[in-house]
Amino acid sequence: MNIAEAAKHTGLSSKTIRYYEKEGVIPPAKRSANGYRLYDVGQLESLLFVKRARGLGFSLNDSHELLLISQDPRRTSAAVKQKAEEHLLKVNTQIEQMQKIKDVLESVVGECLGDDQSACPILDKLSQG
Amino acid sequence: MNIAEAAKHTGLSSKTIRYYEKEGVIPPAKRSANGYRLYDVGQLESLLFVKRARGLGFSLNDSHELLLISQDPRRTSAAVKQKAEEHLLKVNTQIEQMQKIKDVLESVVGECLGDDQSACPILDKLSQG
DNA sequence: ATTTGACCTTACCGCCACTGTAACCTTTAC
DNA sequence: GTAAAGGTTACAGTGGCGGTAAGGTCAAAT
Repeated sequence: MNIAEAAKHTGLSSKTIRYYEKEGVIPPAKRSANGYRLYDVGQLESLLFVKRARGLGFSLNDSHELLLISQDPRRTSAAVKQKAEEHLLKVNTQIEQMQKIKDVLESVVGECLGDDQSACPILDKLSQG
Repeated sequence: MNIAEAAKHTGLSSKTIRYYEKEGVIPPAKRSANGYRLYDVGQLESLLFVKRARGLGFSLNDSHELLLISQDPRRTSAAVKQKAEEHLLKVNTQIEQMQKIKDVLESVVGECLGDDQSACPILDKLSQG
């Protein structure tokens, strides 16, 4: 299967698949006589694994490590859980930050008349902290 | 006031201040005879304005536009409110996405025993969607 | 047989908002 | 005199790709 077909099956772009290979996230694909990359079902599964990890917000590096762990028969679920919990902490921190931003924005947007006058609580907030 | 002092007063780094000037977010600072940048209170206020806008998650470009609007005596609060509401929509979308990620992560982390066995619901999730 | 169009390849730039580093100049303190 | 602590510019790197260029290959239509 060529890269475009692998892209269709995974929902990744061809560029992304090449990028993952270049970055060492997935091993280099075999090549056909003309130099085209060839993919089999195993490669597709790795690509989908990485795609799902990325979809959960893991960095590409973490996704790579998780893939390696998943392929290690001597892995422990403790190692995986630790990575997931670390990531979850970051996610929670980000959500809290975004939530604070959201609250402030909703507050000042709610106070702003949004008319043709220059007075504006939003700008007041940005000007005076 | 030199750039390091402006940095102290604003909480920005000297590098960031230079970057904002280079990107046209703030007008070029005056220079002393030796070529050092000089800042006055007005520049500090602009820098703080941009810092606060960035702190609310506005892009640097949006922060710049908001600064220009804030300095325009013929501005309307409607223009500001529109930008803030657009940004708020993006923030809400991001929070929702992060919340979904958080829910999934908490679910699989909660199911994972985290022991020395290889069985792992987290990897199952990544392998099977 | 040729040409068109859709693939494939590599290689490089751009994005965003900085941070780090290098190489060099100026000021200040001892 | 000299060393530390500031300043200057310019360029590379970050993450995770997307866009584009310049070219090779292949299948089908003419």
